[in-house]
Amino acid sequence: MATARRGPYFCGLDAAMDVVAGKWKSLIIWELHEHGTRRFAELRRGLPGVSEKMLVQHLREMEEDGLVHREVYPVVPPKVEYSLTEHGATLNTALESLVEWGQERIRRIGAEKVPVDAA
Amino acid sequence: MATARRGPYFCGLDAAMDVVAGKWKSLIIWELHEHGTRRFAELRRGLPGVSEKMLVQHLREMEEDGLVHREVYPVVPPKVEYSLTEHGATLNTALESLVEWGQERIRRIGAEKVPVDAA
DNA sequence: CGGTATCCAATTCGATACTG
DNA sequence: CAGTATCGAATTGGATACCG
Repeated sequence: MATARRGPYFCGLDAAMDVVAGKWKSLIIWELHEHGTRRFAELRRGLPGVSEKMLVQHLREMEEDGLVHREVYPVVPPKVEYSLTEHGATLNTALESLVEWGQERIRRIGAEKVPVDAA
Repeated sequence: MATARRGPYFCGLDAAMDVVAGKWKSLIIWELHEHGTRRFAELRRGLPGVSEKMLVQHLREMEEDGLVHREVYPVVPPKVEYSLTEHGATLNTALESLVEWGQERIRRIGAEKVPVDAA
């Protein structure tokens, strides 16, 4: 499972892109930032179309990259909560201007927005 | 050649990521911003390891996305110059905080930097 | 509920050879 | 110089079934 390279990098942008590359990672950051904390099934519902495999895989990589914290509650039925670490939160901040740029671009090219379920 | 989706998107970040996804795109933006204008062979030298195929493909997509301008000079031998459009320049601006985040992350995880040829 | 495991499809990337 | 064309390898993503 060699998704993230983790270096060597050409420049800062290269390193940052490495960590957010992956079909759903940017959306996961968005979800966790919006909601603070999210259970596995909640994330799944918030990301319409994601498969369990991809969601787990991305979450594991982001955990390994120090962006996401995974809290396991030893109860039955199982309960696991995901949240952004401090480092993940700084990434979210660094992404803000890019989010705005993307919103402007959506207007510019007239792309539709996929409706996201409110949880 | 279906690299860019161009919508529909979940959010601004999704749309922005769509446009910079691709192994070399972020580096191309970086190069063009640093140097203002770049010929094909110069870009190739500035991106050690890129194949001609990928470089052309990424440049064409970025042109189609309105990020890159391609100026062809009808001379022999052929001369083509690439540069950022205004829209591309706004993207570069939006990426600045992400670049800084990435630089900090490189320090944090102690990844080496690939040496880039000075042209 | 929160995952694994497995298999398969789609996409992306790279190497090489060739062209106006 | 600035590309095309082609092929195959590698990576990524998706569907389904099953488990503690």
